[in-house]
Amino acid sequence: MRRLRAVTTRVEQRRRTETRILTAARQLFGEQGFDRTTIRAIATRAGSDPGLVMRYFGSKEKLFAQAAAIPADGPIEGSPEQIAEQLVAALTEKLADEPAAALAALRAMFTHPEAAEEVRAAMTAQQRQVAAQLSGDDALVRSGVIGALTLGLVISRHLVRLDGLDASPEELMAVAGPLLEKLATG
Amino acid sequence: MRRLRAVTTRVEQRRRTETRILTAARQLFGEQGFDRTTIRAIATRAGSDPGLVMRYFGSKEKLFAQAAAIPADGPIEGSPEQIAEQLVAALTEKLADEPAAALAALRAMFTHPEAAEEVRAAMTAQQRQVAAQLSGDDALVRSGVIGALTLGLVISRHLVRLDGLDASPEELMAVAGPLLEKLATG
DNA sequence: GTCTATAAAGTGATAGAC
DNA sequence: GTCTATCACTTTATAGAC
Repeated sequence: MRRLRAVTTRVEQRRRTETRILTAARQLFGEQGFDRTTIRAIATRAGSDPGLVMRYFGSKEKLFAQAAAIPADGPIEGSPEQIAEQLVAALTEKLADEPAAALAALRAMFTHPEAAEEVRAAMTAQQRQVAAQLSGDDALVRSGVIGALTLGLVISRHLVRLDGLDASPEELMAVAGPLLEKLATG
Repeated sequence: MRRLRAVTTRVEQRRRTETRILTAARQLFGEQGFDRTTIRAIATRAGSDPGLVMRYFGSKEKLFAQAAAIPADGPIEGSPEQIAEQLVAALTEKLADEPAAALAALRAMFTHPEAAEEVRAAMTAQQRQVAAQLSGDDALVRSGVIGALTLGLVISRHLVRLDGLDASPEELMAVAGPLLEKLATG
């Protein structure tokens, strides 16, 4: 009985430490990118130590891969009007929240090849879905511009903190929404 | 006479070496960002050596500041229609060329605070000009979205090489141009 | 004037003490 | 199981040889 309790506690304890490390890693990778984030700094912020970080995650690369895994967007389909609606909903969410894992990948992608691949894969997947349902021979270009606009807005708001983009998601979407509709419906 | 010739040659030689170093630095900073670009690599690409690079430019920071200085855009003014026209012209140029200095600053801005300031200053300057000439109480937001769209397109094309953005500048602007007009004219 | 050799600092990773 | 001490390496920057 006592023994069983002690085991679960130990497992639970380890799980929590791993989570703390992962959270700290996401924050730091998101703030400073891959190269400037040190194992030492992650350990300190997680209230742990460098050796443990290495033991749990194997290497800085593997830790980054777990911390910066981008959650896949839901499927996008339907008429151009429905597509536009879904794009608006997805973008609104990205502007309102600060998806830590995605931000880490986004900041790192400009200097870290694997992060670039991660982001490109996520964007390409969505883009293909959109392009397939749009009509017109410029469907690919239009879906590309949709991706660029989305990327530009998310980066400008969360990473660059550009002037004028600190408005509420509603105010931003009141301006950006019609653009997405125009792009989707041609 | 001989002496004079020798002097100019030496000065000229130094100027050329400096230019070669600066060009190599721009390329490498643009390809890999600030941290992953080493003085050694710059010297090698420039056909020179690390000691000389340091001697000429003082430090890696100072070299970067010179290599990644963003040329200011021309003034933007007039009616909303004229603004839109100028924005389209400026963006067309940014998509057609690969402005090495600006790309270096753009790639580095996500990990290097001073590069971030450089880009932010350039973008804010243009944005203020645009916002001042637009009407409506959402002028600031609209000028912000103009900036985000511009940033997104340039980054997606030159840095991320996103699917669908490898089209000709004309094809891209056929899609993106109307968006800028919509944003400028309300 | 140009380049070689080295110093000083900081990194990821590892081995082994508790 | 957790953490301390250290290794091996790479970087910028400098000092001095040619």
